[in-house]
Amino acid sequence: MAERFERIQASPAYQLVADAIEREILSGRIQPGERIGTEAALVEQFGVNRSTVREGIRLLEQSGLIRRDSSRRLYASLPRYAKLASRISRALLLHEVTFRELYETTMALEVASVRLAAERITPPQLQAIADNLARTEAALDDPRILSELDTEFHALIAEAAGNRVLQLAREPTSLLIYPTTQVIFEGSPRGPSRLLEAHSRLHAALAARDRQAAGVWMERHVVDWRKGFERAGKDLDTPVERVYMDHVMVGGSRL
Amino acid sequence: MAERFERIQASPAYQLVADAIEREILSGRIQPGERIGTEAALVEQFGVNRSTVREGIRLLEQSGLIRRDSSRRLYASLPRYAKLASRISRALLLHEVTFRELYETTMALEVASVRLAAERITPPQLQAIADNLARTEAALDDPRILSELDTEFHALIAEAAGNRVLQLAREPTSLLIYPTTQVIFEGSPRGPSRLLEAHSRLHAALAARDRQAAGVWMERHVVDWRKGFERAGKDLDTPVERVYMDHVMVGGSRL
DNA sequence: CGGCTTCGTATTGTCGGACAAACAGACGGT
DNA sequence: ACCGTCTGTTTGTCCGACAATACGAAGCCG
Repeated sequence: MAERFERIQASPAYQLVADAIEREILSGRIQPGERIGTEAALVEQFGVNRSTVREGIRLLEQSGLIRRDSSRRLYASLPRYAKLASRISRALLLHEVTFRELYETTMALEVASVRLAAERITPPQLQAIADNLARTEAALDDPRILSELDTEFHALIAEAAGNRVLQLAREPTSLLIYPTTQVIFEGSPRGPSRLLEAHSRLHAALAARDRQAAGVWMERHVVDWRKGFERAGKDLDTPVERVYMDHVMVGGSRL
Repeated sequence: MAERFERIQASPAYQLVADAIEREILSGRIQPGERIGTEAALVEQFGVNRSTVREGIRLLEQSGLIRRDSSRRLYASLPRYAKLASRISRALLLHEVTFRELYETTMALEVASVRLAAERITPPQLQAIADNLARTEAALDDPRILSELDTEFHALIAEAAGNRVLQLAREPTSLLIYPTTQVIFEGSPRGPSRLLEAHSRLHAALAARDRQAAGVWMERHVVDWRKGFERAGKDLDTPVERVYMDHVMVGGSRL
């Protein structure tokens, strides 16, 4: 039988409420920062019960388009990158992506980031990276701190690249892959010093605005991660494990 | 004044309900596909009112962790890539990212994708790309169809790369950037044939499993997009316009 | 005996109303 | 100008109710 009718979808009222409000925001008729009407007002506008309005609001609340300030009042809002990235990380985790997939993606994104950063980095950003480097040098014997500094280092570079799309694209992968350095370093005496050297070289390349060198060193650095990962007895083709995912947030607090 | 106390956050009950369920899913205690208890059961377990439970469920529903099948019953679910990508696109749109940011990111991700695809593409995937190519050739005078085929072409390559992380990373950017080809081609007589040539070359490189050639041609292809964009009188540093965003979905239907 | 229909029950979607807590803004006192 | 108080508003939570729909079991017919 031919497809005579297109599929009819009877969405519940709360969904329609959410869609209507979302449309207002996406189309720009409600500016970010502007207040959404009170529940009572929405009840009147939509002609539905307050419970229904509230359920619709909950749908949007999670998507980041709506935010509550201290007073619990609702404002239209720009979705926060950190929240989005965390959400994507969780999705990748649930889909059981492999470390190989993370590795390949990280390679592409980090190299692209550092090459752009070499062109655009500002003195304060360079200074921030130097600070990170100093702290890294002081924490060579603490894998936990080292792993956090490593994450920060790459985030700083991404920021210096001056590209928010690239920044958002790399963040979820970064959240999943960098925590593993902690485990890698716990059984690798030479690992920390190799990390420090790579970071130093990257900093130098950035300071010299040497796009080419920055890219090459980043590539080596990421390859080094893979080698360390394999040396730690892990297989690239195993799915990301939940164990590492301390930092994946749920409702503002750690999982 | 020093930060003496850490910020105290009193989350509403519906938020706690949502967090609790989310934790169950993320930790694996509830498997994807498994049913979430009925509202009545959750009311009993959490000791809160049904309205509260429902609001909590709405929070999760939007995040894709929970899905309703035809019967409206709730199942734990893996977040859909398409939905996530669409959501990210919308966020980028609201943040008014520039075409330059999209361009740079696309360059990195598409080149990486095609290089991997050259190694891993399977005969059926190659065939799908050949089909796309044939349809492209038949639609050279219709910018609208051409733009859709272009989007599909690159999605096929990303799929052939066999990397879900990379695939998800490029999807949001792709959703924003490829629709512009329609506008570009409307004033560019030679554009469509250039697109076809690039796609043909890419297909040939993939068929030959030539990683290097595939990367080079993709790079040229993306640069070509930029040139066309500028030739159409547009500035790379302008924010993405909502006008192009027909395909950004809200609640299952187009915006 | 198997397939189909029918009917009762379970579950969700929506509604109405109610109340406590927290907040914003106005008011008045010092 | 600063401080505390008061009041109306807004949100969070609860209770109860009912219609629509889906599911599952019982019954019917071939």
